[in-house]
Amino acid sequence: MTEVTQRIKLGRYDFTSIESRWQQYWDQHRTFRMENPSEADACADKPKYYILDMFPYPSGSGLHVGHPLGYCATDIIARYKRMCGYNVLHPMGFDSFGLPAEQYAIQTNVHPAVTTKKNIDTYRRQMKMFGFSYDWHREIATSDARFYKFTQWCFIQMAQSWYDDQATWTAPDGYTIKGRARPIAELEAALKSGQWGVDESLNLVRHADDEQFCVWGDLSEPQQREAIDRHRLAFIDEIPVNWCPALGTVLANEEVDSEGLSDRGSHPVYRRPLRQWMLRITKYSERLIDDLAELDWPEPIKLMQRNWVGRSTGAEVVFPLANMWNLKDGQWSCKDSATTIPASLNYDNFPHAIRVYTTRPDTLYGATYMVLAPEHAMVEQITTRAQKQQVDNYIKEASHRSDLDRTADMKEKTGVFTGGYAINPVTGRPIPIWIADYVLMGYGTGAIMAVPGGDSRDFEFACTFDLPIVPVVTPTSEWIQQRLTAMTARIDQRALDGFDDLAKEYPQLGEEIAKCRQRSTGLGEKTLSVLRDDVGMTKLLHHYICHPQAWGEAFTGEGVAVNSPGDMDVDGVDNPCVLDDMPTAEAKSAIIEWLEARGLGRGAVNYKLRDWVFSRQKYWGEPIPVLHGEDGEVVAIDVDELPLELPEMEDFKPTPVAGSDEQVPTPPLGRAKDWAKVERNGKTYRRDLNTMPQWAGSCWYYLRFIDPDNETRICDTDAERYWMPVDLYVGGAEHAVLHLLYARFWHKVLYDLGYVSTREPFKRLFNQGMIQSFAYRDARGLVVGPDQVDALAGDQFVMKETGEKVERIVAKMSKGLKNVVNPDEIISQYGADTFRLYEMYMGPLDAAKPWSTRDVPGLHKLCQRIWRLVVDENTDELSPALCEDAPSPDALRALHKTIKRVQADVESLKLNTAIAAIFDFVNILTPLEKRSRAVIEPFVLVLAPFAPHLAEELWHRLGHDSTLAYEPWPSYDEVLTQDETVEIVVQICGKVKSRMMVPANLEDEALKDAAMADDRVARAIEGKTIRKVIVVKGRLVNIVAT
RNA sequence: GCCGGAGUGGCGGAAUUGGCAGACGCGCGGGAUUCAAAAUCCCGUUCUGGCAACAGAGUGAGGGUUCGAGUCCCUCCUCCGGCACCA
Repeated sequence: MTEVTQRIKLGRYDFTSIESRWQQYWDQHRTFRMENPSEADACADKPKYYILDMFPYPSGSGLHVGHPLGYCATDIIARYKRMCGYNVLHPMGFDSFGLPAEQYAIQTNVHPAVTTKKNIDTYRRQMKMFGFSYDWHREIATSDARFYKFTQWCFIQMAQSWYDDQATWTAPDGYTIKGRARPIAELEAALKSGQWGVDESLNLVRHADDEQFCVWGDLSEPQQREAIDRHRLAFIDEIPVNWCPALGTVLANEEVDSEGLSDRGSHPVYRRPLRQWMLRITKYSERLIDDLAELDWPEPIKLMQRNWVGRSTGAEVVFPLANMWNLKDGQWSCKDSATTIPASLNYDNFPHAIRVYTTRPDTLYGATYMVLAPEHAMVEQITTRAQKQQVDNYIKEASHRSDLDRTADMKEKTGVFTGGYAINPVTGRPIPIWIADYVLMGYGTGAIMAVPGGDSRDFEFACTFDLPIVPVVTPTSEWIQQRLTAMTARIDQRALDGFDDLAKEYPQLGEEIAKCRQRSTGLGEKTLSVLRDDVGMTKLLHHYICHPQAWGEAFTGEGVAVNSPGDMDVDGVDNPCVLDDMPTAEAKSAIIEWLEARGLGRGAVNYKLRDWVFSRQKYWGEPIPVLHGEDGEVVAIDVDELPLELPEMEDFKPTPVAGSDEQVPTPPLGRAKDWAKVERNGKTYRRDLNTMPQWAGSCWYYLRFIDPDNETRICDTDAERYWMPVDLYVGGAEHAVLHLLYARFWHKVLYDLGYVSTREPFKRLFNQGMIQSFAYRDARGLVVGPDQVDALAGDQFVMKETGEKVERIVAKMSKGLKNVVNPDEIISQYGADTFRLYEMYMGPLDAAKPWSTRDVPGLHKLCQRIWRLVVDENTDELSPALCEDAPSPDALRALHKTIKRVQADVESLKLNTAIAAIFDFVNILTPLEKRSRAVIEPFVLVLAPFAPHLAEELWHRLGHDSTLAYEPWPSYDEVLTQDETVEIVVQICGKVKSRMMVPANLEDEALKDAAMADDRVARAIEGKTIRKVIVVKGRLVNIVAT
């Protein structure tokens, strides 16, 4: 080996030793330990910044390169904020309860606690390898009893509270809120004292003079218990779930295939109601929507949450059953003498009737049939003997289909006539009642009034089953225009038929239609244009109203009411509600008023959001801390008894139930007989055998990070007040709705009960994109992994074995495709700093983008070039180019521009362009013969958040004794970021014709004159008239000349 | 199906939010250095035509608004995320 190569080795960028040295330094010096304000070392007067990652589920395969994307970003922000003088809370933990660990345990018979611990150790080791500045003293795991003690505590809070939607209260910050979770004891007291009571159906009645008021003391003990229990935020209800008897368990939707069979073992799965713990998230619908306004979240995510909660306004309407009721002169009389009819009928008490919710009460006259969900409680009562067999078959079939499946499959609507009829309350006419699976039990009342003339799903259904279609809203002419275009495009022969009667009045159209029939083509755009005048439009509108089927689609927008009741007969209805010629909004309020006056309905607000099914029949989760008495009593265990630990078990399998879909599952905890049986005050109780869903721990973990060792409270009050809310929360967009909505809900409950000080947990949210990976597709469309493919020059790819050409595509990383990239390999080859820089440089943080190992060396080169800016590779000493002289104006300008760009980009999380700015700086500095310390030192600080190991090492070599983690972020001088001259583009009619350098501050007039004086411009406008000159200062001059 | 998002060179992407399309990186081509290679440094690189000056085209497709559109509006196509028991 020659002398030269040895010397090169001496001072090269040795990332391995640099990175391990600085990671050790940070550990030993507790560099990133953050104390709470009450603790000795804390500086409580500094501003705080709480930056949080969505904590990972520690899976068996370890971190893949997708995980650290968000962690790198938050680490950069955390380090940047520390340098800006903030107290930074930047913790990490593990969401360690969950299904995969349990399934792995069932397969291998290794206890999930064992595999979970192993996986967490791997994750922690990998995360430390990246040099993240987490405060590891605050690490938590949701499966740790010290943690889930308080998950259970939260559950008990919800079981012991009720939602008072009448409570209007002022929060400590002066904000007025309607509705509040209150201790259940307050409700109990109000009922016991007689201040409040209940009605016959045990609904709360707040005024003693209400005719429905029942005296509390007159109720039986179970009735009293029921009246209180039904108000709890955590309650038990019967809810349809995917019950698989052969596996003895309830399956997740994703574990059931489209045929209604289980993924594991292909056993039949039934949709069947089961008693489940529920959380009353629906009570918070309004607040979950309203409070989004104050959050700095991506607008699309807010929109998704709003849509998920799905607030709509409309009306609830009663449709009396035709076989039970007569309607004459506006008077309803019941055919069944045994039925007691309330003195004043209203939506709630109308007997023998179907209740529906509609967002379009204005289309009530167009309701020509009704549809019930197959699970609707009234199906049995309504179905006639003749239809029973068909109806039963259909219900059975539907029970195999998931909600998604039922609404997703739009190819063909299915349904069955029940034989029953209801009376449309405005027309007085009987309309048939069907059942169909496109109506879901979970939304509204599980029944709809079908308006095929105004709803696309009802329209398709009516077309399929030949039910009457009555348009009740006149379409807009835009819609007619659009339909005409769409229909010609589709060459719809049925649409042609519908135009025959129009053709009588437009001979030209008639000829054209005949030609189209001959040629089997659609109507030509030109021909249709004869209809697009005012007369034609009127004819077309009329035509749609008479022949909606011909148009292939219903008009579902807002417009002017028609056929309501105008030209319709109204049977038996006294004083029909005339909506004709009213715009939709007006028609809505008119019909609601009419319905309310007659006790047939009322205005209503509805939400798509459903209450949260909270129990799981699984082992690896938080046990639900509740005891069941023999008499049906349900009591939460005492808070002092928490945590209620999971019993040690050897077999976590559920108990299969042979050949029956009737039995109730026995969750794995049912096998822990000793654990499940409990004595309290001489009574025997059984523990609840369910566990909580994985969401539970993630609903509040951000609070635990604040005070992870607190044994008496979820966290210390003062610390909570100091750190909350989370200033920046970063995680995958796949959590856009569920996790974030559930966590917001828990937070609001805790807020109402006074345990937290902010209305919302996460002030700013950022969703990082997914890292994908390359895969390849062969000629048959089969996707193969990179391990089977060779790359040729010029981005050609062939199969290793056959040489067959394949096309490169972007796919999700998956074990099956063998395109998962392991960060350990990348780090050992290039180092953590290179890895961090590469991931941040790949593209915008929120975009999905493919991992390309080929591009990694580019960032490694950047690290080496930065290294050489400071260190002489031959001597391992400081570079001789480094000097103490004042910097050159160019270098100084480059530095100040870089600080400004990086700072702005970091604050807006545009880390890819921040690194581009660093590249630019290095490109400018590299060729300089002298590099002033006054430029290099601030640059090293700018680099520090991105490549912390490299920056620390350079900082150290530049003569500093301690870490740069708390050095102040360098400031820039705005003047030094501006160029003195700028290039201006001169356009003629929007085309660039010339460029010129001018002083940056040149005024508009002078710019214009300069442009006119330009040779090429003068030539281009010669002989033309100048119509207009547009001057954009500092950018361009556009001359419009003809 | 419903809700949300995205389509820009050979590749990843940039574009001050209506003002020079392609910053920066990868790859590729050329040069310097070297006995040679690696590494490093410099130059070039959207496409088409042309030796060149230059001309024309160009941001998924089609249409529109505007002096000016990757950016705004309408229609369509493709891909990605979520759809409540994966997390």
